[in-house]
Amino acid sequence: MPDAVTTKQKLVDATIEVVRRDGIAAISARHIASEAGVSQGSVFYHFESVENLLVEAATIGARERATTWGRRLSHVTDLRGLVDLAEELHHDEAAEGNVGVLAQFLAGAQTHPALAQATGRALDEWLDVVEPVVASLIDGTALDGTLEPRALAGVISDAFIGIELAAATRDVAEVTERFDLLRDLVAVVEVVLDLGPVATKALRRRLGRNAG
Amino acid sequence: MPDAVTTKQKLVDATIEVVRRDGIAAISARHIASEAGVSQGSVFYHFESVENLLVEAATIGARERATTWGRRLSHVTDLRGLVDLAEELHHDEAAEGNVGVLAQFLAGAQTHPALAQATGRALDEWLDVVEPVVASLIDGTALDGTLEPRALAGVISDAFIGIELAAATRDVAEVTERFDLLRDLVAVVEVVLDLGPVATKALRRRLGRNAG
DNA sequence: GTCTATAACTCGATAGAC
DNA sequence: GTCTATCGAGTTATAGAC
Repeated sequence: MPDAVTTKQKLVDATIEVVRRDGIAAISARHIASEAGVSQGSVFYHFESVENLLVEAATIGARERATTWGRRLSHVTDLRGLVDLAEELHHDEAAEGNVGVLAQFLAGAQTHPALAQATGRALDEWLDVVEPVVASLIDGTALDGTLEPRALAGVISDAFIGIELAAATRDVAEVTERFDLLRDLVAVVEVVLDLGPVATKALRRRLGRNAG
Repeated sequence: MPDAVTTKQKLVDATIEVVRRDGIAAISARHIASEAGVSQGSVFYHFESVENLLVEAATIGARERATTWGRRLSHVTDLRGLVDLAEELHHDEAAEGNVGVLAQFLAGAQTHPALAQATGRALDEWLDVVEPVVASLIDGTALDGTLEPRALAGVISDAFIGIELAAATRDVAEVTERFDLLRDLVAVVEVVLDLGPVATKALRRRLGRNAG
């Protein structure tokens, strides 16, 4: 079945759309089926339960976004550019409601083990995209070998998620203020990146462990 | 009515407990009333709607936590101590499920304006506690006057929220890895804090704006 | 594989007894 | 102020026609 959008695919797409528009609490087989333009019973034929469909949608939706964002991420060449891209993503994705989708899935993950597993795998795929970019940004600098790239990518991603979720409770000026401060913080870190050999040695002594 | 826990109070407490244990999607007048040991009709007598009760619970619950954490926060004397306390809070609150409660409210805030407003006010009260601590940590250092304390407190709080929410999808080792990296990052920033006058001037030039 | 129909249940909110 | 009883709507999941 190469062509024609299958009912199964329609249901996955509709699930993401309903979560985006109405939140995870509004999820029901009827809502999803109505959005997809198919029968309510087809949810249970294809996925056995609403929960399974939700897990499937979380996995596929996150993968699509990691692919889209990954293309733009690969063009980032410095820390400042990373914050700029984060702010762009904030504006684009907030407008489309995608940030809310992740928030909904994370909320579901707090009390729903299967969804937690799926969301965790989705975040890992996102980290696979962020990690090489972060690694390239500290490569050859004073921080090279002192910070684990994957853990650093994890902290950066988590921080972005936190800012995005809390943004739903704030006005535009406050969110702009957050990104402005991140740019200031990046400037502080860049001072360290440009450190000379003597100061670099002092930094690595301070970190007190494997300096590569 | 000074003594005796009122039905209204019981309902607020029970709401937080149900959100904690079962998530915001599981909230219903019946569940809450059952948890509180009162009738389902009393929800509507006291709050008119489940939504209003949820907003009230979000406000009060956050205030209680800001008070508790604020006491411990005031004893923090350096950035490293701030990360250590964050990790302590992670362990204590994760065990009690309080982190999940905030996640649930933030998720509800994405699609529920009234809850967004209440959650935003709750986060502001938390910032009132964090801001003076952050301000005291950069006071007199090279960063003094370069970073807005409230915005910095906001970014730190948001980052913590992001790490906490995502923690629900990760194993213990990965979460520990996040806090370890934060400690490394703090060490990097501390290098800048101890910068001499010449380097401080270069930093302020780089930030390119109001240096106090 | 997709549909309609339906069983068994829970929901918010109200009415009215006490 | 708190209770029980109830209505109408929405929910998951299944049964069975096509």
